[in-house]
Amino acid sequence: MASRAKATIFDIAREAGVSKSTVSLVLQGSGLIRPETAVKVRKAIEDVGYVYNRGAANLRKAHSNVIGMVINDLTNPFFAELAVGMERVFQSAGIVPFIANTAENPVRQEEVLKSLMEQGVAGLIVSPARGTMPSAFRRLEMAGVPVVFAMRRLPESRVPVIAPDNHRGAYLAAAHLIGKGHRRLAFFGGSSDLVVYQERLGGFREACETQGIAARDVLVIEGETSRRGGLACLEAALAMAEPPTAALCFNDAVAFGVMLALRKRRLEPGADFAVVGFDDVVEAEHYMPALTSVAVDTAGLGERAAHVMLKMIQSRTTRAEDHIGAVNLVVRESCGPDRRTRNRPAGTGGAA
Amino acid sequence: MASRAKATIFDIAREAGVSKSTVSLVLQGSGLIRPETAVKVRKAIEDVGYVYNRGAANLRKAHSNVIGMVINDLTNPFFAELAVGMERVFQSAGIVPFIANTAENPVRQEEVLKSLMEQGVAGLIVSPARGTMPSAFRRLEMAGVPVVFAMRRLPESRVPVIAPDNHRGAYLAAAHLIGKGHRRLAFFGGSSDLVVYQERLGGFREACETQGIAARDVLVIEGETSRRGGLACLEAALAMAEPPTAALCFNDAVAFGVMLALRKRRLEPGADFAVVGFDDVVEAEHYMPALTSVAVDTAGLGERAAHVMLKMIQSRTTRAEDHIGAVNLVVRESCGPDRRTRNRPAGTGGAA
DNA sequence: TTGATTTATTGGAACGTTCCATTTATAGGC
DNA sequence: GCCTATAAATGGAACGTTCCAATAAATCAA
Repeated sequence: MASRAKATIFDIAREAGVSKSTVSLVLQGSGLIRPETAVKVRKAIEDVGYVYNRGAANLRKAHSNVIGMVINDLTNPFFAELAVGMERVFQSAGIVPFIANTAENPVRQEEVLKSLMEQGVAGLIVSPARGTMPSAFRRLEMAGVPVVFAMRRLPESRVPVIAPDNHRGAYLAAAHLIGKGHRRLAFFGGSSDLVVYQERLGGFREACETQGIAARDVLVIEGETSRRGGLACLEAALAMAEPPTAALCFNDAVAFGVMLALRKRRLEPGADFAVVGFDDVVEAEHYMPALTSVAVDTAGLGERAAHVMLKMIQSRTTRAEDHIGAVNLVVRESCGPDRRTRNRPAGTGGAA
Repeated sequence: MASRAKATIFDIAREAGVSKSTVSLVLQGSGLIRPETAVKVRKAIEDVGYVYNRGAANLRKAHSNVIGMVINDLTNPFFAELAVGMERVFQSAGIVPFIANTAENPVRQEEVLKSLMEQGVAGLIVSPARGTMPSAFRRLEMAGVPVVFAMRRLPESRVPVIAPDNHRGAYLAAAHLIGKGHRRLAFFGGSSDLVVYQERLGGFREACETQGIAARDVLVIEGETSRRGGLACLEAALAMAEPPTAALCFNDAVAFGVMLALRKRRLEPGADFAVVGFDDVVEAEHYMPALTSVAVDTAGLGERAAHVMLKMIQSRTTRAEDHIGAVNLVVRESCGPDRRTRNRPAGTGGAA
C-alpha cells in the first residue's frame, strides 16, 4: 500500500529472480527473452507497482519520445482542432504529445521552449507567438531538435511550415463578395506583423484589383484577432463617410465579433452587411446566421504537421518541405448581395 | 553552427576552466561561487549552446518541476479557460505545465497518465474522462504523486476535488426559471455516469420540489454534452404531448445547441422558450440572445487547483481539502417569462 | 609564523536506465 | 563424448547530473 522509495529495475529483478538486464530487455519487448521469463517479470512489475523512469533511459538512449506542441492561444478553438488532428496521428505512433500555451507572449514562449528542451523533447510543433524574434529558435536549431511551424511562419526562417493557402483563401472569399455585387470592401482584423496577415491581405487585394475594385474602395482596418477586435473594426468602418458593404475578416473570431456588432446596431448580418470569416471553426456552421468562411481543414493540417514531424525524427533531419494546404470557401448565409444591387431585382423579404 | 554531440556540464567546465561541480553550482544559482566565476561560466554556457538535461538532474533530485494537466475535452473552451487560470499561478512559480488531452477516452487517459508518470511529473491536475474506473488512479497513488481533480470527481476516491457548487448553481437557475412563471421544466444533456451530472440534476430537482413543481412536470433528457446533444434534447422535448417551456442545460454547449434548435424551428430563445446554461463560458455573453448561465469562475478554479497542487507538492502530501467554488447566476436575455404568464400583464412586444 | 576559520572550488559516488561483451545453458552434428 | 552453433541471461560501463566530503586559498587572531 504505502510506497517506500520508488521501485527500480533492480527491485523488480530481485522480485522476479532475474538480473536487471533481463528486466530491461523485457521492458523493451525484446524477443531475446524466454516468454515464461517475460511473464514472470511482468508480474513482478505489476506487483511492485514499478514505474519506468524515462529520464534515466533517455540518458543512454539519446532520443526521447516526447513531442511538444507549443500554441499561441489555447482559448482559440481553432488551435484545439489543430491539436486534435495531431493527436490522432501521434496516438497511433504511441506518442503522447504535450501541449503548452504561450498566450501570444514571446517571453513566455521563451520559457516554454526552454523547459521543453530541457525535458529532452524529440521534436516541436509550434505556432509562434506574435512578435517572436527570428532568433528565438536558434537554440533549438543548434541542438538539432526538429521543429515544424504550424499555421504561422516567421519572416526569415528555414523551419518547415505547414499552413493553409492563405493567399488563395482570401482571394476566393473576396471574389465571392465581389461576385455578389459588393463594390466597397473591407478587410478586418489582424496585424501586419504576422506573415499570415500579409498573405491573407495579399489575396484579398489581388482579388480586388483583378476584378476592378478601385484601391480607394478597399478599406483595411487592423485589430485584435478576437471577437472584440471584430466589434471594434465594424464600428470604425461604419463611422466612415462611405462605409463598406462587406468585409473579409482575418479569422472567424473577428467575424463573430463583426456579426455581433451588426446585431447590436439592429443590422442583419448577411442581408445588411456581408461578412466572411477565415478558418471555418466548428462554430461557424452553428452561428446565426451561419458564417460563410474559408475552410482550411484544420485537423488535416494538424495531421500533416504530425506526419512531417515523425518523418523528420525518423530521418534525424531538421529540414523538410513546406506544406501548403488546400482551402475552400464554404458558402453559408452570412453574405447576401449588396443592398443596392439587390433592390433592382424582385424584392426579397427582410427577415432571414 | 552545426551541432556535434550535445554539450554537457563537462564541456562547459573545460571551456570556462573550472570543474563540473562549479558549473553545477552556477546552474543552481548557488551563492557559494564567486560572482566573477559565475559570469565566466555563464558566458561559456552561452557560447557552447548548452542545454540543461533535466532528466539527468532528476535522477538525483527525486523531484522534478513538471506538472501535468490532463483534460478530458480540449475542444471545450471551458477547459481552455481553466488551463489559463492554472497557468497564471504556475508561471509565477516558474513552472511550465504540460497539457494533455484524453478526448473523453479512458483508454487514452490511461496512456496519458502512464506517459506523464514516466516523465516523472511532480503532480497532476486532472479532469477525468467519462467512464474512468476508480482504479485508474491507483498507480499514481502508489507512487505518491499528488493528484487534484478539477471540475469532475470520481464516485469513490480520496483525491481532493476543486469544483464549483454544482448543486447550488442548478438550484439558483431552476429557481430563476420558476420565478419567471415557468411550470413545466426540463433538464437537458449530460449523463448520469458523471458525478457532476448528479449534483446539477439534484439542485434542479430540489428547486422544483421546494417551489412546488410537480414531479410529473419535470422532464429530464440525457444527452451528449455538446451543441449537438442540446439540439437533440430540444427536439425530443418538443415532440412530447405537453412540452416544457424552459430548460436548464447541463452546460453552455448544450444550451447553445438548444438555442440553435429553437431558431431552426423559428422560435425565439428567451421569448418562446427559456434556456439557462451552466459554466458561463465567454461565448455566453456574446450569443444572440445572450445566454443566461451559471457562472462558476472557471479561471479562478484553475488558479485554486494550481495553488492546492503547489501546496501539496511542497508539503509532500497526497491529501488536501476539497474546494467548492461559489457560483452565481448571470441573468442575460435567454429566458423570458412563460408565455402563458406573460400574456396576462401588459402586452410587451415580441422582439427581444 | 602558526593554527583556526571562512570562502571557493573540486573529485567521486550515486541516481536508474541501456547496451555491449560475456557467460551459461541447451541443442545439434558428427 | 566433443566441438560448434544457437538461445537466454548477465555484469559492467556509460549517460549527465547533484551533493557530500574533501581540498585549496584567503583571512584573521594570536
